[in-house]
Amino acid sequence: MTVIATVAPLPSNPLHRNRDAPINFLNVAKNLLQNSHLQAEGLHARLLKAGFLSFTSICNTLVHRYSDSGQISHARQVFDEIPQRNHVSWTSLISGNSRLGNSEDALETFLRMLDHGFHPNQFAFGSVLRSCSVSGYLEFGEQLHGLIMKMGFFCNVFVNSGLISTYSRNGRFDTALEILERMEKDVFSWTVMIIGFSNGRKPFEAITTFARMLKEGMMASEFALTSFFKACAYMEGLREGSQAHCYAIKTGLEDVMSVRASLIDFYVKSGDIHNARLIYDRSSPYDVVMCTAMIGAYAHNGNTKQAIEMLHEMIREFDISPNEFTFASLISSAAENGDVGLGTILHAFALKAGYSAITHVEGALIDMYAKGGNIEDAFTVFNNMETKDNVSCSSLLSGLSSNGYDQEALEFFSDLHNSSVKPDPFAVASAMTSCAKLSDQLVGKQIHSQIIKSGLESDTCIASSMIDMYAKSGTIEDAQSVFENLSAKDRIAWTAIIDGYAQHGQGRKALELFGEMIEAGINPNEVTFVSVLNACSHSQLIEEGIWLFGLMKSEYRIEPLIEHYACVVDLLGRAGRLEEGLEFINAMPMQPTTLIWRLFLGACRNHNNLNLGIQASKFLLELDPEDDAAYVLLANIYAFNDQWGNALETRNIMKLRNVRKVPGLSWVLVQNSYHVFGAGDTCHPQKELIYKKLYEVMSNVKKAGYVPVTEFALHDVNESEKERLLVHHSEKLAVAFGLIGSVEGSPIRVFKNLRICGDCHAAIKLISLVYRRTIIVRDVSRFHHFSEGACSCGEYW
DNA sequence: ATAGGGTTAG
Repeated sequence: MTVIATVAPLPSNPLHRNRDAPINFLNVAKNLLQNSHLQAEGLHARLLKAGFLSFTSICNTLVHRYSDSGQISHARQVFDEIPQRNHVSWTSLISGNSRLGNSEDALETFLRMLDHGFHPNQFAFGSVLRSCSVSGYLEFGEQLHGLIMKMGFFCNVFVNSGLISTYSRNGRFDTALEILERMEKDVFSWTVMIIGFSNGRKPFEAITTFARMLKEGMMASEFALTSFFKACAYMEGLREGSQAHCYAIKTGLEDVMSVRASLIDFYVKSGDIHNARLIYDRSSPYDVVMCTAMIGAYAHNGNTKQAIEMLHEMIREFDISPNEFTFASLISSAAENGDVGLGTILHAFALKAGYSAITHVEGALIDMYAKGGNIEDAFTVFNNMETKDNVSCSSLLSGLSSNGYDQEALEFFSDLHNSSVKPDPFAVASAMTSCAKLSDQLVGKQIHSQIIKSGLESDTCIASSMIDMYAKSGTIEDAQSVFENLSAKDRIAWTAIIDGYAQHGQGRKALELFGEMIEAGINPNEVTFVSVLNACSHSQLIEEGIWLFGLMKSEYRIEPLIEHYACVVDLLGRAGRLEEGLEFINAMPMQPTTLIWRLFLGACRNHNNLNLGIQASKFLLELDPEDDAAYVLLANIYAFNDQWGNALETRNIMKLRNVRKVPGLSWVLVQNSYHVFGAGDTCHPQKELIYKKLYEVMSNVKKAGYVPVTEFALHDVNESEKERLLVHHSEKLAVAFGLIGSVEGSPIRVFKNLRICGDCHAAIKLISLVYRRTIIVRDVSRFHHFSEGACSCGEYW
């Protein structure tokens, strides 16, 4: 509703041209507003001078102009001085705030408008919904939804699109889709849904929706296409993306720069850097966006060198300056390579160019420093951030974890709840991984309950981290139930559960699941094969393992990595096929690493092969003279063979080189806290009770047939002293305390930082029989489930 | 339009 008013012209009115013709001054003023090249301030001054600010519609347009140029406080001032505000005035201010990202002000203005008795129209709803969408005010959005239904806007395409955006951006895809299904659909509403799916990491749904849109005879816009390519990039959908590329060429949309930039991104992420480069080469003259897209392509394709070369070319030859996107890309590339040197240079460059305080750049810097092991500098960047966001927090979380500060990571995570940054799925998954690494099921369960409350159970990343946490902390049943409840099981979830069973020594079950995974059409990757091969080696499935090792290359075209060779060495080594293992090592297409020799040496120790053990330790110490396992295992082999002189000499060399043995420690979970023990430990406040229990236990198992395996007391002392040393091993102390502190019949969970000792293994089997308890010991390489006098490992470890 | 983070193994 436009107010048409004719007023007497002011004598000095510069707009006044013809006294005779009736002039619609308002239209003239509006024309001026729309076509003028004047800044908003200039216009404001002229309109004020000409006396036009008493007209509501003129003021409304001025509000619009001010907010368009980002001067929201001026817009607000004009709005405040409008003598007679109408609903357009309110809507202009709401949409201004919304477009400038002042979501809270937009919401607040909307509420004030209602208080003043104005009914929102489709534009007011559209604007305020956009704010709800981007700022996560889902609950407010739901209330608006109610109001919209009540006011009869449920058929309005514009308003419905806003609702779809609000719901899909905040994880409520089902509701968003329901609205779309019910409404009269136009290109815009389809596109909003596609964008929602694409940004919400639901690529399949995005692609299906796109196909449906075309089927209904709509033409895709450049916005629908860019989102489509984003979805294809995420799922490496080379086929779907290429088809849409043809569509883009046919419709001429390929000429649109935004489409090209997203095409480059899609081809790169699908592994086709060649096509990406072709599109780039046809895009001259270049701008910063195109160059950055291509730099990002190289940066995330492991080709940092080429990315840096392009940066030079862009600056020197095209005279284009990098922007914050360019820096973020390059710094994250340095992060992927753990190249703190390059990262630091880029940091300095970004600082000089004035981009180092941009949130994305800071996020990349934190990740770069943390991944490179420089957690202090990561913290410096983090602490200097003006506004810390989700990404910087989760970068820091995963950085703490990868540097071994898992306890600190969990404290940081818990502090987040009292801060303005709410943990998102990335942060939650990271924290869960810290729990997994610490085998801390107590904190893991607490976070699990938060996950249930926030409805994030079906997030595949979170679910995978939970499967891992439950498996690593000893309850494979819980891992299984998380896995079963997951509707969309991806490769990582399958791999996590397979690995869980592998660690628990249930190799057959792991292979069964591997078969189901293949049947479900999920392709294994190199990680899956590490887990599958581990499952074989822990469960004496030697021929199966060797067969799978071959299958990896022949069927799945995965070139075995050193990790896979290590699995086979372990497989043969555990089986005692040491000669064969050594042949296998010598036939490897790459140089054996410390990992390979350490595994082989461990096998020599287990199967008591002195000669091969000496050889293996020689190779291992050549590669790493500080490898404590090399000395300890060799000394143990000597000791086991009664070569006490050599054993002593090995230990002396170790001492001389200042290499320290990692002390063996065992933890036991008693009444919701972890209690730690070393060998012969007397630090526990209940030590008298614990030792009394320990001696009682040992005397009872002796009656049941336990004979101390004194070969495992690797010191040159007499038999009774050896027995005394064995009794005080940390895992026995932990089990004794577990028996005191837990409810009769409940399982006892022990964790050890080294491999379980053979004598303790024998003793705990009988403890499980005599005391009718399930005892679960997780050592450094796997789980042992003791029950009824037997262990799940079947003596095969 | 181009940008920063998370999940499985070792």
